[in-house]
Amino acid sequence: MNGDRGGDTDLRSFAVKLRRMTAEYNRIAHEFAADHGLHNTDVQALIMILDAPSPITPGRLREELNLTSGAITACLDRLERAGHIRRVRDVHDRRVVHVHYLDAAKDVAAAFFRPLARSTDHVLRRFSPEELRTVAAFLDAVNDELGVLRATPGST
Amino acid sequence: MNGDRGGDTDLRSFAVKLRRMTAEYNRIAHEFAADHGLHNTDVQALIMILDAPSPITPGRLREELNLTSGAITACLDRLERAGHIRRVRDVHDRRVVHVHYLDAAKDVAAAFFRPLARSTDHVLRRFSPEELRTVAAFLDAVNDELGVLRATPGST
DNA sequence: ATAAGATACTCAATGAGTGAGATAATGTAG
DNA sequence: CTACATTATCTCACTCATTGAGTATCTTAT
Repeated sequence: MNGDRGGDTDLRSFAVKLRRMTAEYNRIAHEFAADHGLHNTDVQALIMILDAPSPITPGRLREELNLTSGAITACLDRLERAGHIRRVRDVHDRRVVHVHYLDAAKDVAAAFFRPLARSTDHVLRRFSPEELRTVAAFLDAVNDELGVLRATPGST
Repeated sequence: MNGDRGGDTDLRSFAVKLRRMTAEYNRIAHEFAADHGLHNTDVQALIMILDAPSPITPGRLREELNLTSGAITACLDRLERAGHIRRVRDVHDRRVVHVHYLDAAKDVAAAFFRPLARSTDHVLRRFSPEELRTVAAFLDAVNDELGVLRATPGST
């Protein structure tokens, strides 16, 4: 309405776009979870487990997913019962558990990500390498900022 | 590994960036919900209610959040009880309900979005108007594709 | 040894979500 | 105007994920 010079590039419109994106993503994840007899949390956990560079621990999962220890144990129980993961005790520190994913988890993740990857691919094709570098820089910047945000105490 | 000419702009890295973004966003939302005595679903619903151009109906919320009618009713009950929204029967079609938000909802939303908006703003400042147009186009494209994805039957 | 701290698990209680069905308003025939 | 189908929301009994306090096991420091 005012201050909109040329494009759809003001703060509000970006916020809406980003919000809409996460909403769509969540909906898809939720739908997928239901289709595969999993729960939201299980899918989230599975993604964290698969994305982690080295086998993750229940404690770290607890932090990442922002759940209580009981919920994590239950979640891992479900995933283990369904054959997606396996718990392995650390050799050196026998208090800690490492979560290893099995083939079933990879299959599920592949099924989840294939359509998403296809969509992403369609989008990427439409942009030049230079434009994509710009977008990549933007996404990195957003991720950095959001990362800072969660570290901040909060404003209440 | 192959075909990576120049930047961090291949399919996989974009998928990871987008995933990480939604994960961060969800974590923040979850944290915020807990701090304010709300639930994930309530926050999601509140955002949908506030983002809707005209008062939304429980039915559309059901579609957007991918929940059952019972869950939506319960969610709206909670939000109404907490003084965030009010249900208003449509005059012409008295079956439908319109969800109006009250000041309390706006306050909560403002508290939620202020830090996010600040973060977004920090990011936006670092890019030129032309770059931002590119990014906006990219986000729109992603949103369109994701929208298509949810309309598709699914692959199971 | 002993104490203190960390990591994961157990379990009773809570309550969000499900899904079939009720309720009520609207549209459409005959 | 009466019957039937449709749409939109709500009700309610049930399921099961999550909470949160407490327990068990292991590590580290004194």
